[in-house]
Amino acid sequence: MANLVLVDDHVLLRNGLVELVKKFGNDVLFEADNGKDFIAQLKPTQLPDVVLMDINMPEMDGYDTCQWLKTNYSFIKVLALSMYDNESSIIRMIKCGAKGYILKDCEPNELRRAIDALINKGYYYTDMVSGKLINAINKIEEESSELKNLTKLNERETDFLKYTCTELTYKEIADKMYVSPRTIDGYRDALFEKLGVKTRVGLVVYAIKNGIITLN
Amino acid sequence: MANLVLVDDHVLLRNGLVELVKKFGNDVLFEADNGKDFIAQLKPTQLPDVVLMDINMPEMDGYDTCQWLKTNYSFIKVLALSMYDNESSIIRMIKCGAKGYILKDCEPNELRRAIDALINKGYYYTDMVSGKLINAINKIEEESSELKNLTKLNERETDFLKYTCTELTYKEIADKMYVSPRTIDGYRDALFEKLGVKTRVGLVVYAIKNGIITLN
DNA sequence: AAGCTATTAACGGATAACCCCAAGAAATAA
DNA sequence: TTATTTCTTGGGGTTATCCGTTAATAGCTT
Repeated sequence: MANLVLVDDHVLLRNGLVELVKKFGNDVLFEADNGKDFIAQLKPTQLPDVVLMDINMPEMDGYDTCQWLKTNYSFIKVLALSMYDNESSIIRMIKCGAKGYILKDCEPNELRRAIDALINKGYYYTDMVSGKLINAINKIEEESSELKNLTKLNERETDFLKYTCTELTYKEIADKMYVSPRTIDGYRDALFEKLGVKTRVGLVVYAIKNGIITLN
Repeated sequence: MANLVLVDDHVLLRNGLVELVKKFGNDVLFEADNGKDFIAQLKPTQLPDVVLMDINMPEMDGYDTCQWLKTNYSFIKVLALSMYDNESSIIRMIKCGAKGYILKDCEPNELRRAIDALINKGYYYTDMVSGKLINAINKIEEESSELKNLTKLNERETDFLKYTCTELTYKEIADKMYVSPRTIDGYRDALFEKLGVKTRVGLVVYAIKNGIITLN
């Protein structure tokens, strides 16, 4: 039916998906561990119709890879595969050009439907995704804090966010990052604003949901 | 080679695993979404050799299901499948009778080796697992806070832990739980002790790693 | 050069989080 | 019954977090 590529660092799941989509009648051109690996393996002479793409991956994540595809091979359709259905991930992935977004704990039949839809209609949006989109639009209307939400965090902020998920105090984090505690106040407040949270706990939950930190 | 059962609420992964283990030459008797579903489907006339069991599941988790198997069908071997390699999960699962513990992002070959080992040797412990065990033993020697770590949290504590992962203050949590803020202090300190953490952030990270809260 | 923006940094204060000590009540074990 | 553990609540105090306001420095734009 269709030529697929699977990009996911989660090998067991990826392997399982391969078997599954083959059973649906698709061909799998190759598999990749992450975005970099994917780009390295991609041959311009044999391009896939659809790429099943994980979001949180090491080296190069789903957002960047999707963006790269949008720029270089805009006709290749990306089906985003995510653990979570949080609004900002969905919006961001769609902005990066994904044509569909499904959860990793969905039913196999939904995966099948999604792939079929991408091939035939060019997109696959569930009610869940549409709902989040409508939600986000409303937010944009009234103040657009959600746009900042999509802003990629800079390196200092990402570093800070990682420390935030530890039991270090902000003062200790300041020492580790070689800046004043006041600066840390600034990083924190900037992230509160960007991510739409109000407390350190909010930052931690955001960081985990969005794969900023690896839970190991 | 062996008769298997897969228990995991993560349908896509589970389906993939089914294909994979079949390719290894095993038979899959049935699949289940969680512990309750598993027990309901289990037929005493046709018991599996090995059960591939997820840990964090709704309704009835891997710990309880493994414990139940240990009590009722101690000859059935459990291979624990987990997202994380945190010490307390490994120890607790082994105390519940699991004969092996592998990560969900391992290579398919390791899954194969693990199943083979369970059938032939009766167990499969990687260096990672052994390492954590040795680590834990040392801790037990010197004060045994790790034992309390394995203590199952009571309902109030679990409820509290869920609220802890929100942006509510402790005072607000007290209101929601209809207890005094002092009681909340008590819950918090008890969990600090049991889980071996020192701050609210520590609680949040623990809760997420151990599937106390669902990240959705 | 004047203006803009990002980064780092500071003061002061309000609230929340953390922690020690203690004690009554209720459930459980001896 | 008595003893022990568990759950609940309190007083009082230290540290950490959160927040409004302000500003120096450096790089970039017009």
